[in-house]
Amino acid sequence: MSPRIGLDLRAILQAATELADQQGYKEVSLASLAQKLKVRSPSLYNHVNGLTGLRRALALHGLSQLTSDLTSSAVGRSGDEAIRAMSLAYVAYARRHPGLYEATLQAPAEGDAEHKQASQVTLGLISRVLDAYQLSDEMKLHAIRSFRSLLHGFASLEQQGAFKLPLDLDVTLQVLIDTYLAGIVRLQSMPANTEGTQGEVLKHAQQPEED
Amino acid sequence: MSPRIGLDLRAILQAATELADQQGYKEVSLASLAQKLKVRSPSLYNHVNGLTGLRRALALHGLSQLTSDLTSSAVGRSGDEAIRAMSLAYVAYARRHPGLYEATLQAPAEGDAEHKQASQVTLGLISRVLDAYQLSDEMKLHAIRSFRSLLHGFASLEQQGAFKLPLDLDVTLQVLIDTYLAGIVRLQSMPANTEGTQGEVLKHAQQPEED
DNA sequence: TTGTTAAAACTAATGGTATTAGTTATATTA
DNA sequence: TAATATAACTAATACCATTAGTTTTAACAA
Repeated sequence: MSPRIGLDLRAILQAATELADQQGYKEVSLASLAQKLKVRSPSLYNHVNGLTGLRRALALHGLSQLTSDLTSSAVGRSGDEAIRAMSLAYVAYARRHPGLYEATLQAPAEGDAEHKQASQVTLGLISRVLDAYQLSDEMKLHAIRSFRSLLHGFASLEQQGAFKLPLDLDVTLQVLIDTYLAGIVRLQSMPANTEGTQGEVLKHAQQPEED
Repeated sequence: MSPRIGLDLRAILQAATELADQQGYKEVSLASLAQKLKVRSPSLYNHVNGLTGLRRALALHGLSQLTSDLTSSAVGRSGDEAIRAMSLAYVAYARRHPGLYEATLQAPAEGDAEHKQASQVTLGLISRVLDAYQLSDEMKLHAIRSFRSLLHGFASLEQQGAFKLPLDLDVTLQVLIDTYLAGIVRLQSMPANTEGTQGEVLKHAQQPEED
């Protein structure tokens, strides 16, 4: 019940990943991918739902790898040490897989539960690491958002070549993380916002989404 | 010596800006722009150097507006107050002009001095505001990079709709900035890195680029 | 007023892209 | 060995950017 077995999703994903990481995410088209695979572009539709589906597949693949790297970096560590390790792992991944990292930034389509789920595995990971700091629920969420902003901002600007002077970027990252860690301690003394509108929000969230 | 005066760069830029901010940056094409202007797309080539030139024009326009907003927010303030005001202005601009903000992220083409110059006006602004903190040259550069990472990361994730829970984003931004400000103070006690390789770099930079 | 001219806007054509419909070919299974 | 499901194909359509070459028109000179 199966004709030629030249292609499968695995081979497609590998070729697309190479294309993205070597030529840039924007260079990934069905045409360029088909050429690389020595196949006509309509053939790809048997394995992937068009360009949109290919990009989604790349995003899922990248998220899976990134989550795996982050998890590995955090196991056996806690507190500051875990935060540091995860930060380095995050930036290292973006450097090693620039195209795939860019793919992971694509927001999930409305109603794409699997993609949303994949995005949120990372959030859960960060959340658990932050448990060590005993923050109020609200402050913890701010801390998570801040951590993501930091990492994404740094990785993204670095990838765009926005930092041009030959001053060690790893040192900048260290400074950034140290600053963040020093700031988290400050948050511990801050109570939840009790002014009403936002306070109860976290408990009553409709879906199990994290943020 | 001039034929029809229906179009000029100003009108094109305004239409493209509306398109970018309302429909999204990715929706800006010569075709969609021409349609909006009730003109055939080849006509645009009389005013703009193709799609690439249009995107460059949008980037310059956005950078100019953003710089203007940041400058206004910083005048009459210094230190923490200036940093806070600039942060709010930055995020407010990204919210008000999502498409144009995305356009400003496009890295300048190699050899495009005007575009590079426009990018670096912002850096100079941040640099002057940070003068108040008396950091070593090296630490100041790390502080600038960190500040940009924070702001860009937050604005970018917010724009992508990455923060879904209904917890006030402005509060998150406050936390983020407060954390940063607390961290800068720590940097004041840190000397320049004297281990050799990076120390002298800033003085010997070939070009007057900032970073 | 009228003719010249420079440049804006046009039409036509080319080549690249994604996508759909319908056909061919082949590996598996009965 | 024959039937079948499906991968990969060809052909066609539509949209995009871009270039070449033509038409039109506003401004200036006579």
